[in-house]
Amino acid sequence: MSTEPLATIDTELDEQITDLLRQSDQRFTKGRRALVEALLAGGQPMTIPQVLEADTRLVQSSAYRNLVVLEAAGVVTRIVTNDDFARYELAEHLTHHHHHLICSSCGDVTDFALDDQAEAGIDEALHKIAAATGFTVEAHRLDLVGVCSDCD
Amino acid sequence: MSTEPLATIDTELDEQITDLLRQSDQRFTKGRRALVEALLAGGQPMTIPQVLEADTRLVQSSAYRNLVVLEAAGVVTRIVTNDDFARYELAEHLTHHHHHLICSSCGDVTDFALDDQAEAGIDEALHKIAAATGFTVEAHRLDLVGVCSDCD
DNA sequence: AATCGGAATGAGAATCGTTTCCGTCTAGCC
DNA sequence: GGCTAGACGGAAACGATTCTCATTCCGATT
Repeated sequence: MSTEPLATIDTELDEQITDLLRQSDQRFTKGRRALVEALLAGGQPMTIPQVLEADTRLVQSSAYRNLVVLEAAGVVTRIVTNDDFARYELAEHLTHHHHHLICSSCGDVTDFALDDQAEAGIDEALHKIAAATGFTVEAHRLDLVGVCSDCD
Repeated sequence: MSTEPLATIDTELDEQITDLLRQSDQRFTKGRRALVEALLAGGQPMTIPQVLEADTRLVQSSAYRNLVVLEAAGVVTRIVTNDDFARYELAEHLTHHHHHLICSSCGDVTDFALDDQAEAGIDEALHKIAAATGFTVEAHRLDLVGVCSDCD
């Protein structure tokens, strides 16, 4: 578990992740670092097979286990679509708030962002709902489902 | 596969579903009718175990198979959350456009609707994105993730 | 720098929701 | 009433994910 990384984790990000893990009594080990590097290099939500292929030094069982750890620590987010594989990406607070374009044909997921005004409007509407239902909101998820240009 | 239905499918809905199925060369059989009745009675997205429990005449393998058929025909929608079970509900065009409150603790899903103004705002923002990315939009999905009042 | 303790790892087996198979039954049609 | 394609029920197969456990690594301590 060493040699050339797929992407470079800069000092700030490294500290943030180390910190998040430490809060869950977990270490930022080489295997976990390699996972984050793969996700960083991928630049979009990846399935476990994709992650394993991106860095062949990774072992399947450890990758599954570590992604669970990283998710619990808030380092990565798990995205489930309708296809068979779960996908992971770096958590929003390590990158930026965004949404997903989900292709209903190939299952691929791409990120996109909304302008601030639209985002504020959604937030406002959602808070009203939350208040009315006694639901404690952790996050909102806005996905676009359709057919990507590749599948079209 | 007969006797007392859990809910009544009115004539209009019956025709709509029969029609949708016919477009996929499928029949609206008793087993499929029982599934729709169970979902109708449930009033919110249900897992397969819940559906089977709601109507014990239903058989697991047939339920799975028929839900696939019903989804392909556009009669029901499959919802995947982070818990272990897939959920199904009647398709939006048979009911009305709505969104989901997903409890991250128990996995339960409840429906809610947004006021027209908020909905229009989202639609507009989304169409801009779609146009910019060459993505053919089929639907949008706005979910609230949090903790429901039961789990709180 | 050697040692010790606990956490992380790797390889495989086990789990369990879901899908598929296959023989039987049914509904619709002549 | 028979015929046939499609639907059904029961059980076996599948596959993404999780678990097990022996081994290895890490970091703190002396």
